[in-house]
Amino acid sequence: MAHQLTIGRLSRETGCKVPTIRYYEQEGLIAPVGRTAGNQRRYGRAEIERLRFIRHARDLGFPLEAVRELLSFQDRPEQDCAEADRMARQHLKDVESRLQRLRALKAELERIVSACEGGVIGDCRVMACLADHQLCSNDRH
Amino acid sequence: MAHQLTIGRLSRETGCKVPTIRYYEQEGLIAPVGRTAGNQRRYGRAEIERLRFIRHARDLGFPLEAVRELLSFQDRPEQDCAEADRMARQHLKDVESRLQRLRALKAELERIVSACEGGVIGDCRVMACLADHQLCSNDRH
DNA sequence: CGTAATTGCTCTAGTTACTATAGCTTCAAG
DNA sequence: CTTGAAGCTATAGTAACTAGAGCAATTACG
Repeated sequence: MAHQLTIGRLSRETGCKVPTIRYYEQEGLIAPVGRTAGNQRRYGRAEIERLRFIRHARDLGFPLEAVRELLSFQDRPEQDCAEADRMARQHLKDVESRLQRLRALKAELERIVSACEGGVIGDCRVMACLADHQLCSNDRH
Repeated sequence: MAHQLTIGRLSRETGCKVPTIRYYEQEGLIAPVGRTAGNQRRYGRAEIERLRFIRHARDLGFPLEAVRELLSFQDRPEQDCAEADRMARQHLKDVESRLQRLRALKAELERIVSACEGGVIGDCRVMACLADHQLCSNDRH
């Protein structure tokens, strides 16, 4: 009895929306499963695990292509894990650089926002900063 | 002599790629400009300013819709700047929450990566963590 | 002035990772 | 047996561009 869950049930178990599950099937991240006589998909435990893996990796920000690769590692457990580890490290680097950029952005937005003293658009420091990068990065005082 | 720059020149002045400029025109962020007899666009100083404004706002992470709105403020300089200020503040909040999420993500990736001790996929902590969220968030020690 | 290289034009399609809609069929409950 | 929920396929839409095809205009050089 390998297949007992409907797609809706699988969706609730994994937190993946129904159309997303079908999308993953279409993209080859999960294999097509058995169907009922009426053409409805039926899933088993294995699919729950696989979808949870996908979802967790996606939550961590791995792009689908990377998830696909990680899944292919999972299918060959005797293989060396160096590549999986390398991918995680690379992804960590990406996240770190996004973090840096986001911190800089936050700082600039804070400068812009703190410059506003009310009034009309023509005199607004927020609008002036948006118009000219120099104005807010060279903010003296 | 309002129009003297080709689209390529404008691109170099502003850092916006040529197709992006045309895209912005299509989206109504910049008005259609005059053309030569041979149907080529010619730009003036005003367009440089406008594109720089757009680019800076985009660099700061404002979505195009927000940029569109900010531009409409710019076109009415006698208006109160409260709304522009509110948008910048809202955006700052968004950035802050993205930062938080990204920091949590980084922490989890660091845990995952530090767990790898080499070996094969079947025993790999990285893969195990990806498969099961519990494994890495309850990481004791 | 002729020609070749560069730049420009429009239009269409592709990117990422889904989400939404339409129109239909199947399933489970009462 | 009927009704309402859930499932099916296929298509299109989202954000913000980017890439490519195929052609026209412009500019630089000899």
